[in-house]
Amino acid sequence: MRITKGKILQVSGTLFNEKGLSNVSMRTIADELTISPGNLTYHFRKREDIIEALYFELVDNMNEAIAQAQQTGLASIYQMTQAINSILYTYRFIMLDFTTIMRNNKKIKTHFEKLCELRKVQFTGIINHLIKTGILRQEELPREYEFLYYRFQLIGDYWVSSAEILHQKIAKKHIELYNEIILQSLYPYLTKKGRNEYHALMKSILI
Amino acid sequence: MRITKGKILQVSGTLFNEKGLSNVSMRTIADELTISPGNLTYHFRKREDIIEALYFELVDNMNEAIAQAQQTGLASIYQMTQAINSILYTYRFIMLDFTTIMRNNKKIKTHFEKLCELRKVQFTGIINHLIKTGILRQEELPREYEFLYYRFQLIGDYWVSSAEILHQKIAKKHIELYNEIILQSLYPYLTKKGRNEYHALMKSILI
DNA sequence: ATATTATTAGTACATTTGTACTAAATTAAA
DNA sequence: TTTAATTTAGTACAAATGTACTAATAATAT
Repeated sequence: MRITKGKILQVSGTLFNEKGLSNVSMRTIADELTISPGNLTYHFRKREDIIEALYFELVDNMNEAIAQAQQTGLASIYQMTQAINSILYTYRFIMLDFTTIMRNNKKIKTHFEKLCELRKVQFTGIINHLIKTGILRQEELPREYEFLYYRFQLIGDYWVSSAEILHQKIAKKHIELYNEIILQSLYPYLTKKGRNEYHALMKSILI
Repeated sequence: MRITKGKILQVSGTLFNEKGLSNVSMRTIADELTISPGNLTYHFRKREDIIEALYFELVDNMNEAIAQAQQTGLASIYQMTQAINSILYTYRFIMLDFTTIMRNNKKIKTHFEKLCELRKVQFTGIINHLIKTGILRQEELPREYEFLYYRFQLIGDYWVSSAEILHQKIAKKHIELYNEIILQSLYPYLTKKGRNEYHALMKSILI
């Protein structure tokens, strides 16, 4: 059976997730696929090319998820958080070596920087909308929601790593936990109306 | 001049911070110290021993800082945050490879796990005290302050990495920024009394 | 059927790494 | 001063890694 780029990426991703990025060499991947190293380098000349391809898979999945989640209010935030965290879990090896990858791969780093700018704008838009609709209170401190965003982003980028360390090994069940940890950080900024919506949302999720 | 363990650790730390953990080999360190590799391995038989020693330096510094900061209320939290973040910056190479180190070094991992338990108890104590003294509001959600702690911890463990990625390279000036980002996450849980104390604290810092 | 292209296996090379080992040199002890 | 211990330099080794190269095989096109 002929090997495909897709199959290589799929197996590589699984291996990276299981063993950790640095413990998977080109030979490891070739062995798992029962193909020769020569064959592997024919499809991906460099190991970094595999990592890049998987990173952009992640990004594609993310964009799709964000595009789909077009609800309003808190529900949309919840839905996005959930979708994003699931994807981050799927590509958890990237998140577990996030800092290393960003430091060593300029192509990925450059792309990620632009992504951050976009995300910040999107976040600001949502926040402003929530304020207008009386769900979120006004800012009381300088840069208050800007800093909230930084915390959101930081937790988004690193909850997988944190979970891996805190709970021996990260598992699927942790996604829900961190969904809630992230979502709760919004709660104390909500107005009375917002809190009611929050509680309603929580009830609807439990069902 | 005779080489000392202290000198080796100091130079290793600087190199690790500048070049990143994975880009500093035993030979790099020996070269920088203008000693032979043989001499270096005489003082530290394994590269991992150097990393461990530096980790425990960090821990010692941390414990000392926490022991000293015995104020009350929000001021104590601010003081501790500030001290801890400064130390984390000093040993930033550890934070930049935090996940990798925790995954690969069992000794450090085991120690860190115990440290986490202790920190959580300390945090819970402070929170309860702040509630009693009417500075922090009661919990409104299940596990609300537990989750706040997880966010605190996560940001504490990874703000260095995040700053490194977001701002090309982490610098001393970022410490203040993240002090505030962390401290602000407490703000919306404060009572009226607590918020007054918060504003007073902020004014006193600006001076 | 033949020619061309794509795919595969196998191997080889250069580099790097941690660290073990030996012998010399230096320092401390008697 | 002689002996013992400590420290140093230099080297060597084994393992792993990314990836380039060559020749074979298989697939496709003409």
